Amino acid sequence: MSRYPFRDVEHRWQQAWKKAGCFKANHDPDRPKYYVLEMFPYPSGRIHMGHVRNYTLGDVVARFRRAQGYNVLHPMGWDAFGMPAENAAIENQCHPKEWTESNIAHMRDQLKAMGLSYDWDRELATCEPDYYKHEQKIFLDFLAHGLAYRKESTVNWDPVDKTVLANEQVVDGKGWRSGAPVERRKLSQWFLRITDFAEDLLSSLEKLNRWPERVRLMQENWIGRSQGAVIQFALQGHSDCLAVYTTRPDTVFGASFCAIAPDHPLASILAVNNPELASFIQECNRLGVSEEVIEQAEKKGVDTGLKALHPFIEGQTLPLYVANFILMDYGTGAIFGCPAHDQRDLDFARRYHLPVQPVVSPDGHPITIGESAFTGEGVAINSDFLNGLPSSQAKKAATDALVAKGLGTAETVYRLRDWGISRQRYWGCPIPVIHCPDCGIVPVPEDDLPVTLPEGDTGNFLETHPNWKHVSCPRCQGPAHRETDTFDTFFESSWYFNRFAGPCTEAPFNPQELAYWMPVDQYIGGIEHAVLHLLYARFFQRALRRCGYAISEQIIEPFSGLLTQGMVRHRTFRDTTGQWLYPENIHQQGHDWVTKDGQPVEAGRIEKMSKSKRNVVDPATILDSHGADTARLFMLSDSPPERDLEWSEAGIDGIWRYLNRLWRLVDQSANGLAKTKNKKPPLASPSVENLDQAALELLQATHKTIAAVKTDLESFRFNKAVARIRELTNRLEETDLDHFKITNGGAAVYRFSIETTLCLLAPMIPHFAEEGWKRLGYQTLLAQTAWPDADPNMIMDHQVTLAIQINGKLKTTLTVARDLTRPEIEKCALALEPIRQATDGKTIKRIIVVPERVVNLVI
RNA sequence: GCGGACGUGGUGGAAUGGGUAGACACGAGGGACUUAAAAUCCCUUGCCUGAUCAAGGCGUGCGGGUUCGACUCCCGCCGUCCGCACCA
Repeated sequence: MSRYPFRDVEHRWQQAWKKAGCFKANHDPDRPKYYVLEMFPYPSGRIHMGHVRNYTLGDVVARFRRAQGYNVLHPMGWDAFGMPAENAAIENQCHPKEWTESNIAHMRDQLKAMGLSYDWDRELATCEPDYYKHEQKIFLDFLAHGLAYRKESTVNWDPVDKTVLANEQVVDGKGWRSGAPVERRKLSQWFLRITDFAEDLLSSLEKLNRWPERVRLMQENWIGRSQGAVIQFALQGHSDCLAVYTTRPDTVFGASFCAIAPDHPLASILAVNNPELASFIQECNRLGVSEEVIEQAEKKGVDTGLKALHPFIEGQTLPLYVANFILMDYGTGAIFGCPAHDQRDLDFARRYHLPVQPVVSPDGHPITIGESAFTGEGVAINSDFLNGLPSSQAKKAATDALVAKGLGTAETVYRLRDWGISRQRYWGCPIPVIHCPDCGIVPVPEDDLPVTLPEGDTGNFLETHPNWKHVSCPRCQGPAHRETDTFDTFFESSWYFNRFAGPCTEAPFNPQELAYWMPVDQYIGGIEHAVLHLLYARFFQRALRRCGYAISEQIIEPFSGLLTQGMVRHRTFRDTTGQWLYPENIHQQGHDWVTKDGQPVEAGRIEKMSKSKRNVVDPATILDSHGADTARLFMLSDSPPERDLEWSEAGIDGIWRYLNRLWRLVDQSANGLAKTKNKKPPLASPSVENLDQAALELLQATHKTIAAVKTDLESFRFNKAVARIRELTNRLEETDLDHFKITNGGAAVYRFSIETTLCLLAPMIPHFAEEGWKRLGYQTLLAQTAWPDADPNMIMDHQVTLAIQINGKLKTTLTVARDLTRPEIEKCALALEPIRQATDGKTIKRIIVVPERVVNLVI
């Protein structure tokens, strides 16, 4: 029995596509463009299943759109800076560059073996000076436009990776890569002013209607806009006012204290003469920011002795505390406490015996506050001129009154903070500035770019390199030193998609190419970048535009469509001693799992593939044993792309069996049809004249499949597309080719159907489809063949099957002509035997006829 | 705590402008071929009653509701997952 010889086939077609230049993207203003991009990989050394899934999804889109006639750009590159290279370099006594480049070479071969339709001429690696010199220029432009700045601040310090992390990179108080609890440190760091664009980044989200709702929501929450007021509280015996931010100015009459953050400037001033306060502040700084610490920490504070004056109540003073639950970097780092309507304030007030005065009531009647605050909206009470106003109006009235008295302003505040981009690493893009003892911070002159990384043995930090940092100041020529921090690697990935549009030596990107290719029509990658990469990239477009780069309004959003794929998971296994086992030597025996040598295995949960639990399968194994197309089709078959997918050996076997069945079908068809003449060009639908019923039905089924697969692929429902094609395959297998050959037009219909099957599968299993295409006798490449059109007349059924229900319960079905009139349908339905029995002796109260769907008899 | 998503056979999943639930697969069971295995092919497969007939009943997390008709819409629970989290 012949088997699909993937080893021979796959390599041969990869060469043929390359020779024919099938996937080369050329600027052509006369054709509609389609830019499909998958998030480029970090070159860790080998591709993993997540890559296989990601790039298969992208490749199906690219090949499908190409067949539909779009001018497709589908590039690939390498996000090549990062820490693993530094560690590997130390381990292997080599330069990170060597390690990275050899990884790229290996992974490039692996991707090519998958038959992915990339335009490899556009490949780039972010660690090449040719790439990073442009981002050094971009940084200098940001600096010149005030979008990059340096400031001393408390930062998130990852003690394992020994570097600073952005807020986005701290997950549950731990570093996103190392998982180590983050510490707080004061350091002088470079920041990008992403907060300048907070409003635009937020409001533009609603235009991204081809993004998953959930990603937009995550970004919305991350930006975290809130509207409120800043109130200036006068301080007794002090010339300065205390600025306090609140979203509830309507509760100002319930204020019973004020509190500031331990790192508020006023706190350190007051601490000078207050030892108790000084030690409290010290204690606060010692505490980490991890989740546990925050949850367990009690609301504590120290009374500074200072009194704030209530803005509206003459003579009322509020004690000023320094409190551990006030955050310096949100709002103004100071609050007024309204215990009746804020749980934290209430906890604090109970502890320090402060008054609790309700000023909002759900219904306007007096309320009392016990252990929980009333945080909802309602009607203002005990609030002088606000009394009786609903909360929303009270907010406005209070704010207006504050403005009138010169004691406050309406303010919008964002949770988003500026992006800290300094990293204390070696294998990254050097930040192009020079520190001069006399001139201060001096940008590296553009002519001196790129600032390249040193060669040779380096250790892990530019800081400790023997001589790299010593330079003369570009301004005064005196001795100076280079900035030894490098960019956060998210810097590189914030603009690479622009460069793919048209490589360009003089500038980061080519304006004409950018205008043609951008935005990315479909971006595909993991959900883990929902607020990291995807937010930074949106910010970059805006910042680049402000610096005068050719980013038009049309491409200010870099990714117009986004698909976030789910993870690849696998069952976990342990032996009897609890050791994790690799799945490669384990198989199922009935309901049990055993190793190859018969040892019992405990099967655990199905989890995300991870090295620590050993539930990983190396794609290389599958490519070798079953071929690229088997792996590709498996990735598409069962689960919708945005959901998690379980990798299973049984599933792979199932796909492999299907491919071989299809292989035999194509083979038999090719042989069987060899003697019949095909007068039509490929994929031209045969004439319906004089066809027998079987041929007509096959033709109709084929057209229906064409239509359904188009819809499914356009909406990324690949699993459904596969199911539809398998239905057609099943039908073809049941079809008697010998009979079709001798009937009028039968051979042409059969040929059309089998050709169509291959064509529809080509985006998913391109090598297989191409080989089948050749066996059917074509000299042309399927990769260059246009997508077939479904004939609308062929999709319309002349007969329809109606559900016949009694009181909404299905009793039987009825097949009638589509255009049968209602009275005739009713007559037919009532004449049906099961219906006559069920309605015998009963009154039919009502008959509901829904054309082409259902007849419901109410009795 | 706040925000969001989701709950369908043994499993992955189909079907939502309300209209034949379980497409397509995986797994399982039975059979054919074979000395045997692999491969391949055929049959069965939501649950229950019934005899593997005829036929009937029950079924989309649970409880209500709207409707001729609800996996789909509304209300209230329960559960799972994800994001954010002392954000004033």
